[in-house]
Amino acid sequence: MQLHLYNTATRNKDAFESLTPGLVKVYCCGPTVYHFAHIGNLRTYVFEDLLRRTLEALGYNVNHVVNITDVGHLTSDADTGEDKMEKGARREGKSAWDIAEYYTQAFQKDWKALRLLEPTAWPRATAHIAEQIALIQELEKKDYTYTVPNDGIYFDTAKFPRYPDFAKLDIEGLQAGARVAVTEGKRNPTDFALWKFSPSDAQRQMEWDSPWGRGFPGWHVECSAMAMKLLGETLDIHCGGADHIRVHHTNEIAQSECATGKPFARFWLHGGWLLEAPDGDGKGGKMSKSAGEFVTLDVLVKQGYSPMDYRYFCLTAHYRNYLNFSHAGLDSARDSLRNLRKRTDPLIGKATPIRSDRGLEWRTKFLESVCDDLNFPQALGILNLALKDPDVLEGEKAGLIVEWDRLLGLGLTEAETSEAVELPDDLKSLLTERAEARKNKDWKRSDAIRDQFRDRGFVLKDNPDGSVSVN
RNA sequence: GGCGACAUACCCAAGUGGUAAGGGAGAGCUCUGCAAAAGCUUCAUUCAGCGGUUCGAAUCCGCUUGUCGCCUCCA
Repeated sequence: MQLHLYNTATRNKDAFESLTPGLVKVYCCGPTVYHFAHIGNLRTYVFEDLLRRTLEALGYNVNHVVNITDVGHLTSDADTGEDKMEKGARREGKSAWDIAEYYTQAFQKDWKALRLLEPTAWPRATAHIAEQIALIQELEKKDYTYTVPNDGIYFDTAKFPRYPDFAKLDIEGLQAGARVAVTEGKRNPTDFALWKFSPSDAQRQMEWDSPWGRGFPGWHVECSAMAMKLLGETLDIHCGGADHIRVHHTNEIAQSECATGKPFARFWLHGGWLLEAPDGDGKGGKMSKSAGEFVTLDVLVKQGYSPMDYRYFCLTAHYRNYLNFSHAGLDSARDSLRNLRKRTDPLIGKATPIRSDRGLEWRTKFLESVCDDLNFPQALGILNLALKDPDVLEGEKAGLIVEWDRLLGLGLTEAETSEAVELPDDLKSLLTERAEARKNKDWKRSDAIRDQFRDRGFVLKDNPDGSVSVN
C-alpha cells in the first residue's frame, strides 16, 4: 500500500518512496539532556515511533537515528547566554558530564516505558566533535563562513539564497520584529554559530581544541554531522517537533546542503505541540521546558496513570495537530484503553490467519488510515468497529489485534502484569465474614462490609461464579 | 506591531466538495439480592458567526469573533 506523508518541505502530502529500495534512513532530533523530558517532548517521540512502526509494517528496514544533545545549546538564538548543560550542572551541583549522563538515562527510561522501539543508534554530540569540525572546515573551504572575533565561526546565510524557503521566512519581517540583541559582528540576523570560542575569562566544563581555537560546536551542526556520518548525505526522512522548523532545521539544511551540494533530507516530518489545556486555573499554551514548570512521565505515573495511558492519549489525536493535555483528557484515554483491553485480553493467544472477506476488509481499512499520513485516530476508530463486528470470527479478531498492535505499540498482545493486591489481615477476616453473611443472605451486613472496603480504597466485586474480586 | 495555525456533541477527536467515524462520559434496558462487570440500545438535521461560490460545503472564498503559536530557547 502506498504511504503518503505530509512533507514540510513541500507543504503537501507526498507519496513516500525510499531512496534505497527496502531501506529507510530516518533521523530524529533528540533531546538536550540538561533536564527531564516533559510529556510534550515525549509526544514527538511517540509520533516518530508510529512512523517507524508504519515503515516496518510496510516491509522497510529502518535505519533510525536519534541523537542525544549533550553539549552546545545556549539559552538563546542570539548565540549569547548561558549554555544549558552548564546551567543544569550548576543548578544541581554536578559536572556537565554527569548531568548529561543522568538525564540521558532518565530519557531512555521514558523511551522504554512508552514502548518506543530502540533506535539503530543514539549518537551523542560530544562523541562527534571531530565530525562537526570536519563539516565546519568543509563549509569554510567553500567560503560560507566568517569569524566574529571573540565569539565564533558563523555561517553566512546570505550565501544560501534558498535559506528562507523551507520555513517560508519573511527575512525583512524578521528584522523589523527583532527584539533580540543582535550579536555584534553578525552579517545577517539569521546567521548562526558553527563554532563558539570558549570565553577568555571563564573555564568551560565542555570544550575542545579546534583549528579555530579552544571552544565548542554550535547547536545545529551536530545534527548535520551525525546524520551524514551515520546515514549518508541525503536522508529519507528527518523528523522533529514543529518548533524546529524555523531555526534548527532551516539551519541544518543550509549547512548540510552547502557542504555537500546535495539535498539533505527528502521528507521533513514535524510533530504538533502538546498544549496545556486551560482546565482549572491553567492558562493554556505550549508546554515548554525552558518555561520552567512541566509535566514528566514520572509525574503521570505517580498520579496513577500508566505510560500506555499516555501513549494511547497521543494516539487519539493526529500527530500534526495540537493536542490539549488535561487530566480529563488523560482520564478519558485511560478509560478507553481499559475498555479496549477488556475486549482484547480474552483474544490473547487465539490468533488465526485472516481469510474472511470481512476480516481482510478491516485489515485494509486500518492500513489505509495509517498510510494516510499516519492517521492513527482514524485507525483506532476502525479497530473499535472491527472488534464489534459480529461477522468476524474471534480468531480473526485476535489476528487483527496482533497485527495492529505492532503498529499501535500498546502491548495489547501481552497479558497485563497486575500486582496481586496485598490485603491487610483485618480486611481478610472481613472478607470471610462477608462470605458468611452472603451465604445467610444477610445483605445489610454484606453491603456494609463492602462499604468498609471502599473506604479503605478497595473495590469488591461479586463475580457470577460466586468468587469475589478485590481491586 | 508583523506573520501563521486552529475553531466539529458534555469532553477528546476523525472527516478537507457528495450529504457528520470512533472513544470517554451520560441515559435506558437485560442480567444481578444489591452493587460491579458484561451485553444491547441511545446520544450533533449539524460542524464558532455572517455572507459568497456550487446541483451539492464542516470541507472552497471573503469578513467577523475567539483561542493558540511564531517573530528568544524549545519536541
